[in-house]
Amino acid sequence: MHHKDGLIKDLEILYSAKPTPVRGASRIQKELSRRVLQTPDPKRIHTIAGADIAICVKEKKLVCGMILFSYPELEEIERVWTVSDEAFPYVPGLLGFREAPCIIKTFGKLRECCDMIMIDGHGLAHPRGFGLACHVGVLLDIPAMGVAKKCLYGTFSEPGFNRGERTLIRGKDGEVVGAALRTRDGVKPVFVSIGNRTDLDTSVAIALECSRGLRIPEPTRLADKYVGLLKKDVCG
DNA sequence: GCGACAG
DNA sequence: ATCTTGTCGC
Repeated sequence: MHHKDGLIKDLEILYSAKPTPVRGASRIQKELSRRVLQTPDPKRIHTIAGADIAICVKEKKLVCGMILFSYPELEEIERVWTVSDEAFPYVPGLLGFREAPCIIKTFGKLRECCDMIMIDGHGLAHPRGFGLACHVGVLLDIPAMGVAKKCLYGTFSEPGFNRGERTLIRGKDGEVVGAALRTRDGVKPVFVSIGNRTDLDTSVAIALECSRGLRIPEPTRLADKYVGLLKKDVCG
């Protein structure tokens, strides 16, 4: 229903239509990393969605919540959610295989598409250049960016004390893979990287614009709060 | 071989 | 991610 299932269909080949084995997943990531588009669309962004997931350990369920906001006002437009069976274990570096399917399913419930989706995790700042934000962005073929609370891959120097200051995160070959961004004076930085159809400067500007007083940008912060409530309702 | 390791 | 009370500070 959402204007592009082409890529997802192609990917069923890579996913083999069967549960993706942990080994083999890395190869798929390297393969798909080439599909990450690092150029933003010319038109301005008017809406942004934030997504997050909560886990029901005993029930083995993943609860995904997504909230769509106007941008830059950040007024809520709608919120949707879904519950999925846990189909892939948590393995550092393979988070996309665990969470992207749930986020994609939830995205399908939005009545309105979004100009950007902010993901709780990394995009290009990943060992194989294909973090969760890229996984979601590429499969849905929409603009996506990652905002993580901890660095997973690459090296960076501590950004300056003031809100807005940033430093680049560089990969093994010195390539820029993301940015460490101070969203509040003196508070730990967040790690921003490209998911798809955007560039680093744009992503950093959006992360900063969405960080109103708190360290975590509103889209993912509120989505996190949302799934926290959903979890209590859905599980024990 | 050793340490690191998003959510 | 999740398990959890109080507590330091603006």
